[in-house]
Amino acid sequence: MSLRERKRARTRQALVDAAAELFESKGYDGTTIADIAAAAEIGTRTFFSYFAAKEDLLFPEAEARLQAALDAIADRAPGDRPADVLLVSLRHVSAESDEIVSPMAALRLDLIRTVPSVRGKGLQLQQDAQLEIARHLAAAFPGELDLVSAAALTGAFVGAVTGALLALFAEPERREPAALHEAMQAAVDQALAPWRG
Amino acid sequence: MSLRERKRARTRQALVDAAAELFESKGYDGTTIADIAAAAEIGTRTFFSYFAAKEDLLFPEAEARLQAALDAIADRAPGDRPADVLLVSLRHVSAESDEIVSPMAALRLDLIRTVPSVRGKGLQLQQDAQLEIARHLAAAFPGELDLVSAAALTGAFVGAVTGALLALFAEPERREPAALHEAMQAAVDQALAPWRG
DNA sequence: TTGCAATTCTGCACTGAGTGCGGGAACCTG
DNA sequence: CAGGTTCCCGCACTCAGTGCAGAATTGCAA
Repeated sequence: MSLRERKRARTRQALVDAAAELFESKGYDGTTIADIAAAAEIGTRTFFSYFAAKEDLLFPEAEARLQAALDAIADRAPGDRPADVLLVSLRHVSAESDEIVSPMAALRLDLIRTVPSVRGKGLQLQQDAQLEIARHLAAAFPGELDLVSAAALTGAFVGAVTGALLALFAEPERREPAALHEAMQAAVDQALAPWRG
Repeated sequence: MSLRERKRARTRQALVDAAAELFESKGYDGTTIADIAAAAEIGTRTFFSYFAAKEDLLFPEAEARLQAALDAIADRAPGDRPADVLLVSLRHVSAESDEIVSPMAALRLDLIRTVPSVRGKGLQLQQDAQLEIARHLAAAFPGELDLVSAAALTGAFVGAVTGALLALFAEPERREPAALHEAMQAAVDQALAPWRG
């Protein structure tokens, strides 16, 4: 890893950290890109060579999360059904995101609920990831799943989990990790029931 | 309906029509709000008292679509299960949008695929509608469905359909409008097949 | 018809996101 | 340390969107 690459990675991280801090203290809309760039000690113009837009600061590890899901598909057990593979995949992704308790995690959840552009970005990343997962799932079960079926299954799965969480967070009550886990389990059962017969 | 309301509705429609035409000819990004306002013969500033943002021009009947879904829930048959109600509800929505072959319909589909901000807006509207549908579904089956379960079920349905369509459009095949419509219908049927037993 | 109040329209000035360009600085290779 | 390559960053710009205040329009009553 060359000096260039190391510096670049460090600057990128500095931007994410600075943004987290500023968003926390001044709010998302109250923080300008100029603020963030200044805090990370780079020029405002240079910011855009690290992130294409302000919202992207909130999803710095999106690719890694997707890759974790794809790896879980690749490492499936011989007898697994498509739905089982998705279950394991989801477990991997959520483990990934729980492990790294970045300052961003809680903040991101909050901003997704309150800032439209952040929510939109998150949903787009989710949908892109879904399609990619569906592609790999279809490839993993040739002859059994075509791309459209795989995408429908993946969409149902992700849609159920997302819907459950959405409803959970719409009510200002019961937001403890226990209720969260329970809701996800119930959502997954709900989503996969038709596929199990 | 007062003169004020009539004029306002006419201006709103003029904005939608002007936007459709301009987006078609100059592209979405190539069209400024000033262009659209000028074409509809209002001041640029006034545009924002009709639509909060440029993307909203593409979804002028979002509320009506949601209402159609909610009506379908209200008009359910006595013996229907929640999944049956959702099936009918989604059919109503797609019927609604097929009937009115507005110039916007095809254009919107295209822009959703190509313009990120439009896609983000569409996904947000979809998610908001999902939650509202889940609320009514839960209310229609008290004691049987709580809000979180209803949201999971709704999310699974919508996710399956959206995923299937996403996969369909991911393949860059050129299709005639008739063939395209048929393919979409097939994909939706395929996505919902597991719930029909 | 006229006068007045309530809306609505709209120009102006402004902030902030994001882009194209070009010169200069930092890095890498030999 | 000289060369080319890559990256940084200031400048000028476009456009979306907002706040404000005055002008225009409409609704209503006398």
